[in-house]
This record gives sequence, structure tokens and C-alpha cells, in this order.
Amino acid sequence: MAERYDPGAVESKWQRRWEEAGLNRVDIDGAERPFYNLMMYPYPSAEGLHVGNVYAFTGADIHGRFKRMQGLDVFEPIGFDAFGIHSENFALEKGTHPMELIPQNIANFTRQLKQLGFMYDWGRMVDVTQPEYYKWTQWIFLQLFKGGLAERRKAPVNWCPSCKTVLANEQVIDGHCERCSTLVTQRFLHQWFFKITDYAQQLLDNLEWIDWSESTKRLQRNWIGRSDGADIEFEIVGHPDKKLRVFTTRPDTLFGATFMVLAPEHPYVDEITTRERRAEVQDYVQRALAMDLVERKKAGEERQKSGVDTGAVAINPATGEEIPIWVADYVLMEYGWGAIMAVPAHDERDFEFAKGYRLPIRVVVIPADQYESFDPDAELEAAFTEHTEDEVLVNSGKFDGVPAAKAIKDITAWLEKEGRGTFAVNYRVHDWCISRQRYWGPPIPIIHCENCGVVPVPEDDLPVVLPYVENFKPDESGVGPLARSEEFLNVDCPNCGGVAKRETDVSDTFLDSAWYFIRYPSTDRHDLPFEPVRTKKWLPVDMYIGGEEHAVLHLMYSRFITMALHDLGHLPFEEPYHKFRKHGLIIREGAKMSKSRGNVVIPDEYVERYGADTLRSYLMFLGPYEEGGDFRDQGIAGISRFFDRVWDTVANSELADGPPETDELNHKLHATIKKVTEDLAGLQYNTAIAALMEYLNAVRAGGRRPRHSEVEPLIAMIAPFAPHLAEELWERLGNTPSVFSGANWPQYDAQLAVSEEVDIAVQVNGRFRATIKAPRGASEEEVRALALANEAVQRHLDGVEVRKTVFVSDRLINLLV
RNA sequence: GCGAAAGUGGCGGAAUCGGUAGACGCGCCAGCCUUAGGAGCUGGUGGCCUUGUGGCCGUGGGGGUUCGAGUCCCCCCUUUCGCACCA
Repeated sequence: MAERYDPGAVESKWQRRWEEAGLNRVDIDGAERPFYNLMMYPYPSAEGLHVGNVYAFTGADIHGRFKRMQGLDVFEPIGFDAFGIHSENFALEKGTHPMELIPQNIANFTRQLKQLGFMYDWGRMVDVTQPEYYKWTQWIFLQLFKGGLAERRKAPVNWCPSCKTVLANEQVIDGHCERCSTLVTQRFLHQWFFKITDYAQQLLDNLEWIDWSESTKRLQRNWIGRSDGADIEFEIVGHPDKKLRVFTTRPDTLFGATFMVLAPEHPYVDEITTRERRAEVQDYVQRALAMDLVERKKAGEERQKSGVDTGAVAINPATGEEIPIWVADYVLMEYGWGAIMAVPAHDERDFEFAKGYRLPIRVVVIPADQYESFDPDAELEAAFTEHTEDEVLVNSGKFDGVPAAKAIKDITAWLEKEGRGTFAVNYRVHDWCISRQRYWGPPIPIIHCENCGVVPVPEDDLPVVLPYVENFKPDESGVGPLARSEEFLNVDCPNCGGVAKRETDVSDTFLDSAWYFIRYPSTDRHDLPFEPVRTKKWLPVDMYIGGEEHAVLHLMYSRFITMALHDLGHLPFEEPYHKFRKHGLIIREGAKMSKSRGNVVIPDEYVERYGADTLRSYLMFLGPYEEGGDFRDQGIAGISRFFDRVWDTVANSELADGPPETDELNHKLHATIKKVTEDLAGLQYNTAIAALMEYLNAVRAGGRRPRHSEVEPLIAMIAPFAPHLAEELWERLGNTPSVFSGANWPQYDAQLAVSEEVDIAVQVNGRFRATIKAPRGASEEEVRALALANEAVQRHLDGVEVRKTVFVSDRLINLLV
């Protein structure tokens, strides 16, 4: 009676053995060929592991196991991103304190992760909510503070009315809170900022050489949003002490600047508005400021642009003309200088505004081929924004006829010489607001002293332990729940010993994750955050796999923190990840998975029914790993059957000795090893599995019993996907110990990976008429002779003379008649 | 609006230095086996025409380059993602 594959039995047996043997523990100090295989650690939700997590981790685990089988010392750690609003909100909802809830969730996640057979070194697990971890998160804050990269300032910030805390710009999606989708409002509060803008250029520049998924790099580039242009200074009539500075990317259009616009918050608004206009301007500014940031930003699309004339007048430095200064809310204080020169002829927004308020429009750029026929009085239908070498300037004095692209440089250079302007760069990215008026995070290690002001907590006093606070519910006050703990709040100033209070905000959870991967190799060291020798040995990370949704959050923040720590002398590298690959998203039956749809795949159910190996492999088979796939319930049967056949091949028959039975099988074997090796290196798991299936079909074709030598490499190649099954069969093939304990990845012979005989397509006048077999490398003459001898070909030639042949070696011959 | 990616059988998806489109799998069809089977095995499966042989059509639509185009070029359509009053 044939023995059937019982995944449950096999998997629990091998999980037990791995644990007993310590198979996944890496010798951190002694490893000779270190390979740091990192994946984005999860937030341990109460629902347990999502299939999206399983998908991400499986792809990363396969990569790690593959590298290990190639003889590298692979370090594959895991941890839990258990701080943050997400956890806290859930705890509030459940009415359980996070200090109770989180350990339960972590225990559950750990159970699930172990069940799925990931190769984690559990001895180096990181839980960011443990004081021994966040002590160092606080330490990093202090290093940045000392280095002048952490700054407390009052600024307009995003406030989520539902989470009752501020959010970083990166956490606001389309004006809504990233976590709860509530419309974000604006508040003006004292907050801690990390000066990520100091690194904008480096963050951008290094994208040139780091090996990351292109799409992820593009997201970062867009977010950083560098624009090149000029700062230009305008004189204000009657205010010789003031210059109105603007940033523009189009200095070529300076001659067309017919008015200026200030943001409502601009400091000059009050100072330059004329007496007659004062009431109206104040009224407008008040209304604008009363609006939410979001409302104002949305306005651009939904309503007419509004504004008001200040009555003040500036001088266009190019034309010497007086131009009015307006205030309008379409100009944002947060970008550039909060003021613009308006060139209605060449900017859509300015054009719309000018039309609305009947302000003058002057064309200064036109297509080069219309230069001769240019009519300065013709009415412009829409803003003309092209500015390449094919457009030239008009109405621009000595710059008439200069191509626009060149004029950008020429006019800026001229301004520079005149002392009225300069080349300038602006970035879209803003400083990272890290304060959170919440409970569940590391307290920011700062003390506010009545005498000394802002005082950092001395490093020796770290960690500032997050106290147990019974009522941690956030409120509208803008002050975090930690302020309710008198014991926590009141402290002696470390400087003067006087009366002082602790900072009550906690830090953003993205700070926890900005350095967790640096901690992993040093988790056993409690005297320092990361041990220098180990850090140098294992970092930067060799391969990082994760979701692209973190492109401008975690991935950018961790790059910034790494650069900062590098510049502060703590790290020997400035980029944290050598290689980053995003994985795709998994959908179900063509639709997004969501709780509300009720179509979420629960991993446990599939593990129970088919086994972890089958679930893992099926997930990888759905589609290209970097693009995602569609989980179709019926599809898993294909992998299940495949593994049944693999099992049957090894477990239910004596395998004959000797080399692969035929040359053809031997070729197939080597070709398969080659393909699978290459596919795994490129994360092309779906096609690798297809190749393994094809190979098994070949060795079992017609019901034949394969030989030992035909099967063993297959088992090794299956191992990264289905580690438990592979171990069991590897053992049954007579091997000890674990298939992962040495460089057991099969080698291929490049010569053998190609067969000696090839199929060649024969075309007559470009149409396929036949295929013929020919020896590999056959010459054109040989192939031509074989083709002409073919009956089907002859029928199409029908005695006509072959005029010309096109020959592609080993592939095709095309006979032209 | 701007930027990017992608459109291939009933379905998931293969194949892009231009060279036999549809690998592998799901589903479906036929046969075998079985007391039974949501099991297993064998074979088939893009469409249309054809007794067979074979022929024609076919990778979102239209044009082009080429002996030859899913692949390269131009135009258009659709979908997805990112950004969006960023000056």
C-alpha cells in the first residue's frame, strides 16, 4: 500500500528537529560568509498573521534558504513592530491595556511564524516595546539632538481628530490619516522634528547607486521632489528695507511677471498692505487661515481661485515696471518662500487667477517657428507652459529670441550678476515630525526645566521607561496621556536640579523601525545599541524584501537615520540596504482582500488543510513575486498534487542507482538546475516552480520510475519552497543531516544544460511551414539541406527557386522565394 | 492634470539582444481505475474552416519598420499605482 504524503506529520517532525538542532541559529561572531537576509518585521495584530505577511516572508525566506544552500552563512532575523497608534487603538477598542495585549499577540504571531517554517534565528528576536530596545531608540534621539538634527519648534502640523495626535506628512494620504482615513486638520503646535531636509540631496543622490527596485526609487525621488530654479528678489515700493523673495523654476519668464502673490501667512502681508486695503485683506487672511489645510489644498480643483489686492506694489527687476502684490490662498507658505512671482501667460494657476481678477497677461515665450509672426496683442486662450529648446523668448528685452531652456540659465546668471537673484533648489520633502500625543511609544527623552529650558535626559539615565498608565486614552488637548502620570511628569532637572517636567510626547513608531535591523546582530548586548565589529561584519543588509507601501515612510526614514548615525560617527556606512526588492500585492479571485469584503485568506486554515509547504509554494506560484498574484482557491490543488507526486516518487519505490537513464533526461536535469538557480537568484519563483514541475513530469513520463540521481537534485531544489517536505525526502534518500546544513544546492554543467539536438523552425516567405530536427550548432548549409528535404517545405516551395535565406543558428531558417 | 507601469486562451500566468505565442498550473472534455469519490492515472484543450492531410485568423485598437513583431517606432483606448494649487 502506497504511503501518502501527510504534511502535518512531516512538518511538526522537522520543526521539532530544527529547533532541537539549533539549525537556524547563526554564529554571529564566527560566520565566515555572512549574508544578512532581512524582511520587514510585522506589526503583531490581534487578528494574527495576514496572508500578505505570509507572502512577503515566504519570498524572503526562500531567498535566504537558497543563499544558505549555496554555502553562505545566512542571518535571517525577525521582530515585532509592536509600538504605535495601530496597537494602541486596538487596545482601546478591546478595553485591554497594550502591555497585556501585545505579548499575547506576539505569542500568537510567533506560533504562526514557526508553523510556516521560516528560517528565523529566534534567539535574536526584537520587540520594540521592550525597554532594552527602546532605550536605544531614545539614545538615537539624543544623538540626533546633540548633532543638531532634532529640533523643537512651533509649526503648522497635521492633526488627526480621530487618532488625536499629529502626523508626519508622509502619514497623510490625500488629506486623510494613513491609519484611520479620517480627514486631517491643521494645528499650530510645538513639536519635535528631525531635520531630514538636511539630507534631501544625499537621499536623492544615493538612489543613483543603491540596488533597489526601480519603482521604489522613483517613489522616493518623487517624494523628495527636487526642483531647480532661482530665488529672485523684488523691491517693494515704499519699503526700501524689504525685499520680496520668491522661488521660481521659470526665471526665463521673469519679463512676463505681471503681479506678485503672497501666501496668507506671509509675514509681509501685514506690513505692506496699504491703509485703504487693510480691512479687506485682514478679512481675507482670517477666512483663509480658518480653513483646514486640506480644505485649502482641495480648493484648487473645486472652486475658483480667490485672493485680494494688498495695494502694495513691487518692481519687476527685469522690466522695471510696477506690479501689484496680491494675497491668495493658492500660494502655500510651506513651499519656497511663501510668495511667488505670477506669470499668468505661462502658468496655469496664475493664468486662472489673472483671468478671474482681470490682471494683465504678457506673453514672453512662444514656439520658435512663430517668432517672426508673433502678434503681441493676440489674446491667449490658455497658459503656454512649454519651455524647451523649441520655444524662444519675446517681450524680454535683450533675451528676445533666446531658447527658453537656455534663458532659464541666462536670466538667472544675469540676475546673479546684478545681485537680484541666484540659482536655487527647492525640495518637496519636509522635516519629519516625530512627536505623537499618544501613549504607546517610547517617551521622547527630554526634560523641560524652568531655568535651563530644553534639557536632554543624560544617556546614563536611559531608558526613560514608559510608565503603566491606566487611562491612556488620547484627548483633544494636544497633550499626550503621559502628562496624567504625576510620577512620570515631575522630575528634577539633570542640569540644575531644579523643578522640571518631562516631555510627554512619545516618538513616532517609524523611529522604532528606522533602526531595528541594526539592532538584530547585537540583541544580546545591553551595554550598547550595536556592537561595532558585528555591525561591520553584517551590515549593510545584503537583501531586504518588503512592501512598497513603505517607500516614503520606513524606507526613507531608515535611510535618513542611517546617514545621520554615519555622519555622527556611529556607523561605517551611509546606506542601510545594499539591495532592496519590493514584493507585489496579493489579491483574491480578482478582488482586493479586506475584512469588510470577508474574503481574507486565513493562513492557519490552509496550513491545517494542505500544510505550510503547500501554502508557501502556492503563494509563490500565483504570479511573479515582485508583482503579486491572484489567490484562487482551486489553484492550490495544483501544488498539492505536485507534492503528492514528489512524495510518491521518493517514498513509494526503490530508486535505481546509476546516472540519469537517458541523455535527454540528463540534459533536462541540467537545464532545470540552471533555470531554477537563475530564477531563484532573480526572485522569479513562479517560473522556477513551473520548471520543477516540468522536470518531474519528464522523469515520471509514461509511468516510469526515476533513478536516484534524477530525483535527488529535485528534492534539493524544492527545499527553499517546501523545506519540511524536502528534509523528509532528503533523509529518505539516505542523506544526513539536514539539507540546509551544507552547500547542497545542485550544480549544473553548462554544456549539458543544452541538448544536442534542436528543433529548427522553417519559414517560407516568413510563414511557418515546418519544424525540423538538427544537431545543435548546425551550419546554414546543413540546415538548409535538411529543410529542403522536408516534405511540407517542398510542397510550399513547389519547385520555385529559393532566392535568399535568413538563418538564425539553432532557431530558424527562412527561405525566401 | 503630471509621472510610471501594465493590457496575451474560460482563469492565474509563460515567452521580450525581434526568431515555432500560450510553458507550468487551474478549469473543462474524453477514456481508464474504483463499492464509492471534491481521490488517482492516461490523453486532449486559443478561435474558425476541414474527413484526413492541412489552411486561415489570433497577444487592447489603428498605422509603420522588418524576411519575420506579443517584443521596436508613432497615434489612440482601457486599467492600476504614485504625486497633485510644489510656483
